Amino acid sequence: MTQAVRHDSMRARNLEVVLGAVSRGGPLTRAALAELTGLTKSTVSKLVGDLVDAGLLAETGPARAGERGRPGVEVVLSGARVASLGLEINVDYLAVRVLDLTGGVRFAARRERDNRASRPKKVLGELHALASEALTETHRLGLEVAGAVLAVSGPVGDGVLFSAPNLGWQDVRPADLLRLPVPVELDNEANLAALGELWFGDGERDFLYVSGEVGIGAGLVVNGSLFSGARGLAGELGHVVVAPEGPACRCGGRGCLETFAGQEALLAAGQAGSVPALLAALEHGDEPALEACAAAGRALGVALTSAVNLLDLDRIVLGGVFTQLYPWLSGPVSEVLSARLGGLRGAPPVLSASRLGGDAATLGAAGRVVHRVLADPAPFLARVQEA
Amino acid sequence: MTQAVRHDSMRARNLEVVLGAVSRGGPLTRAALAELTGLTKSTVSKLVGDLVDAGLLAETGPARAGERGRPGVEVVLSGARVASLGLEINVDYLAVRVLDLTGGVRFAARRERDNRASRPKKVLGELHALASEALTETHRLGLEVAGAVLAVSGPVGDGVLFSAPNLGWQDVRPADLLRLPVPVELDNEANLAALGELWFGDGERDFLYVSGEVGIGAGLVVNGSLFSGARGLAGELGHVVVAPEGPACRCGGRGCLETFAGQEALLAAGQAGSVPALLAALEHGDEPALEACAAAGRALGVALTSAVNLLDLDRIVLGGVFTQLYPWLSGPVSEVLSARLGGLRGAPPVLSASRLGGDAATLGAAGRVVHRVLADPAPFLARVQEA
DNA sequence: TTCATTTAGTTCACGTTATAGACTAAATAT
DNA sequence: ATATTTAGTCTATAACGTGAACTAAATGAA
Repeated sequence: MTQAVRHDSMRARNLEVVLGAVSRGGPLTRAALAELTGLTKSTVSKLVGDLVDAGLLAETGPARAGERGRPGVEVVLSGARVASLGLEINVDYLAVRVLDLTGGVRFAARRERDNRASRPKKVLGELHALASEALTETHRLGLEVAGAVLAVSGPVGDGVLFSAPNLGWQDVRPADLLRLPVPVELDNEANLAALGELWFGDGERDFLYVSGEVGIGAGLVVNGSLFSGARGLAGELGHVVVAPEGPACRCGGRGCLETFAGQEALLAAGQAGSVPALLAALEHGDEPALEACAAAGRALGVALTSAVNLLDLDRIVLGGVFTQLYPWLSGPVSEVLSARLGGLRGAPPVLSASRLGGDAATLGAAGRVVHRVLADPAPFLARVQEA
Repeated sequence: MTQAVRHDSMRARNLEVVLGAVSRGGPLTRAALAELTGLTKSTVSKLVGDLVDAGLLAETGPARAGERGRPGVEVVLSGARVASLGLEINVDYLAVRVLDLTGGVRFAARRERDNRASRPKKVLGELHALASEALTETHRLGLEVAGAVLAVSGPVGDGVLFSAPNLGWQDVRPADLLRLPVPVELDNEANLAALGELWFGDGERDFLYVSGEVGIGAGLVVNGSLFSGARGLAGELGHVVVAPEGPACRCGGRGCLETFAGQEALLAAGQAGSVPALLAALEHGDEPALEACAAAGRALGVALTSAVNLLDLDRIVLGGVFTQLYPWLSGPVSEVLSARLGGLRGAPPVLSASRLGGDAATLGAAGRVVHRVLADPAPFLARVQEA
């Protein structure tokens, strides 16, 4: 239900509006903010004052416009108070990243490690060490950690990782094993990487991010926000049917995209033992590797055709392993999309490789906390009340 | 951007909250509303008073609870002031429906007509006549028409019907040809029927409504609101790929669902000249008709498997022609869904036939206007200011 | 140099809205 | 009859944004 508005929530909302405008619109003077938000100069002055006092906004020097009249003082987001922690468990590395409110990276670390070989407790112990380092450093910088988000590859719900095809895990509660002094939220890697591309990529507000790993996931961003379905399990692109009579899939079905373009299928068809080996073979021009990628690309094109028709996509970003394979995948994928979508729809969707590569997930994870603070800064003004 | 809140918009929002609570929660006393919304009794009293004055709420008799204490006076939505107009152009009929704010039907009419044979101008002229009747009747009842929505089968954007496979139309602006004294909005039949099921069906808040006509569309409802994609073209279930090397489709692709379960394919395979003929053959137990339905059902099952994986569906409603074919379709569809989704996901989605049948679209269309009034009742209080 | 002009930002009396609690109203229980 | 309980109204008050007056700080013209 829509919530009732009271005086305090009116204020909270207007703080959010001002902070959001600064966050999107770069440095802005109070006068510009008043114009932008429709609030009066006096109201904006009060709100900005509180946000500056709280350490969420900072005044930069006077804006030298060279024009007539008193120059305004511009304010920007301040990275001096709040920080957020992004965590990721991937097949072959662990990663942490600390962002401040401006989106600036304050700490980042990555530990290469074959996590396939380890049980959850072991891996999360390792991640705990890495995260503790990050928290120590954040504390040293005088920053307050507003929260943490952990990215894992696989379907997630209510703090539980139901299954992780990459790792062979099932029904794990990572936050419980991680035991960090800040609350840790869990989300799907594809969803978080999609948010990473949204907030730190090239500014597009509508796209499908495809994460190619052992499984194939996807995160859909529509009008600047994530679509996750009724129970948060949307985006299982890997089990979209590509050929109804195709190979059996671990999901119980047949001919799912994963059986053609999942990492296992790809390596088997390409006669390579690992992704680096496959890449080397591709660079070298080996026929089986090239044909494996072409076939995977065509299958991906078919699955994406279905996705475009269902979801109305005009932009698709390939991430995960697909980012590295992009030069060999993009041709077949585009051909299939153009052939199948050219008719009724206008142009086929624009295809591109992820610009953030392996950083997308931790950026999205930490970014989610930053955006939560931006969306509700009121709790951080509490100390003003006390003074 | 999120809008700034001022005193008037705070009031507008709280009016919406109260009205929404009554609309969902049946008859409610002021005291119950205060509890429900978190507002104080005095605030609720003022808001309810204004809404009653505006003719949007009405007091029913005192609530006889038989319990201690003064019985509260219950208020309900009032159907005495605002009405909305829902319009539909289908292949073989035109329909109009007038709803009041309570969702009660105040007028309904349907004109059987083979619209395939006619040009847009002719059909919309006919619809104009029908709509005028509806408006006259509405006026006679002393109701104010808050708006009209027209349902058409096919992709729609910005007031333009891009193509209508049912009718053979292309790039039509129905509102311009319709020339009604109220603004007419245009939307996709599948989307509006989905909203009809949401508001007038069995109260589920998450489902996919599948509309089987000449083309096959779908409307996705997530958490009580419609998902329409970046440009409003989501839900083209008919062009989800079922067999990559299947028959050529009018969209330029191959093996789309439409080539297996669209009306043309269905009638051809079933050796029937029309849907009634096909139904008769099915009732009679004719082999080609039964097999045609089974094959269409299996194809639909495959397409829905992809949809479930992408959209995280737990409930699917079959509408349009599929409602009538449901007894013969549901078996094959369910079997395919169970076989393909049993593994990773828990239970397969629940399948059902539309309960509203052909009324879903006009109900959704008119309901959309009703819900717009409920979501922003402030404009209807204007006369209170003037008094 | 001086002063009008222009734009930025602050201050303060005021209006709108929700709040809290006293008060009235209308029922049941004793 | 009277206490008790719950519903709804009334009134003084507080929170917040508004608008106009005011101060501040720049440019430009005389």
